[in-house]
Amino acid sequence: MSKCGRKKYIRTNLRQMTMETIESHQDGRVTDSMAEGGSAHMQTQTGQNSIPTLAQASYRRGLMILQESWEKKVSVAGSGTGRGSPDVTLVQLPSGQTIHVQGVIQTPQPSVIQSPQIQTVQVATIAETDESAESEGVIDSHKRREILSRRPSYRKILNELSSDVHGVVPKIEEEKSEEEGTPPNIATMAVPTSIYQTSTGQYIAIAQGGAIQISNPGSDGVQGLQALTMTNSGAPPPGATLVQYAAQSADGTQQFFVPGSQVVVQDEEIELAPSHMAAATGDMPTYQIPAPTTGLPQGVVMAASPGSLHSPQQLAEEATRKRELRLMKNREAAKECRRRKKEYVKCLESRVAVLEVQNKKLIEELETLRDICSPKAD
DNA sequence: ACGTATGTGCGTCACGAAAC
DNA sequence: GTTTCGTGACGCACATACGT
Repeated sequence: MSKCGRKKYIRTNLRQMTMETIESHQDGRVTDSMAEGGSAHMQTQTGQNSIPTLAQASYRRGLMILQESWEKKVSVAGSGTGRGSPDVTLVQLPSGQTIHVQGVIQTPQPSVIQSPQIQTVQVATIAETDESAESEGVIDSHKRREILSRRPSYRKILNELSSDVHGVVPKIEEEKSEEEGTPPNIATMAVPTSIYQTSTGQYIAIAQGGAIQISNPGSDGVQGLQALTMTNSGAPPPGATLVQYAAQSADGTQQFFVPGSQVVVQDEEIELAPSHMAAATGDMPTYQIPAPTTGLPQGVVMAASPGSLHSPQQLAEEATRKRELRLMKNREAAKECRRRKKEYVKCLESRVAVLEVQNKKLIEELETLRDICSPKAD
């Protein structure tokens, strides 16, 4: 089967498979790769599709549905509570792990039996749907994910190390950077004035205002000093940082766009790093500064001059520029898409936990009613 | 210590849907 | 009809767990 045909074949099955995999995992754990369906494992797994409406929709639509239902549930729960602190229920996951679930007792018509009260359950882990509970919800969610993970992730360890050693270093936030309204750029890094030495011996100083000075010890002071000023005005493509490159030896100021994920600042050195290296360091905004002798790195696009583009070479450059722009946008879109997907999976996990609690309570109530209505004659 | 299996995240391509 | 956006799929690199 050709690649294209195979792709189509897989595509037709995968929307269902995604949800099926989430359903069929017996230990209640949903890994990203499974939900992502990014490998051949997906094609071999089978399961019953018990959430057909969600399975047919894209996960984004599913997330909206989930969030709507959650918001309804949360609002009902919130409006009906005039009494003391709500119950906290321990939800037992199929894997044996437990999470804390806040139960809001809602008894407009109390059950005839006393013990199991009908509850509308509010899960603290749904941080996405309740802003007021966001902080503790995020913590709970993270804790739960820690427990559910079979082994600590590389990024998590890095986060813990960063927070333990020096609280100044910003944590690598997996998903929160955008939600909290701080665009990932260098200005958000709490580095007052940092001096780095590159692998080529250059010194790079980052001032508080985001200005970068590059000095080349090999050359004399005047020629080696270059200034980079970074701004994030709306003019460049979204997610890109406009870098003004004012080399004093040059006769003018050049501008180029730097995609947010392409520039690497490391503690020890600033080096040319391929894109996957930047990826390995996490989602932290990173800056990649090429050595002066090298060309522009992949992803850095020279701003097109306002002049005409007629020669074949200029046309080719324009095509390349367009392609780079498209790739950059798609890169950012893919990141955002994955972030949403993770959010969606978290939401599903929480919903499963809550539904299990509800199911258990209903079963208990049913048993109790049975006992009351048909007492054994022994 | 080494090789292998598995999990995870990323960039890119392809393609359908929505926007223009 | 064209462009833009969102997302599934793929391949890759890296980290970690596990068996030898």
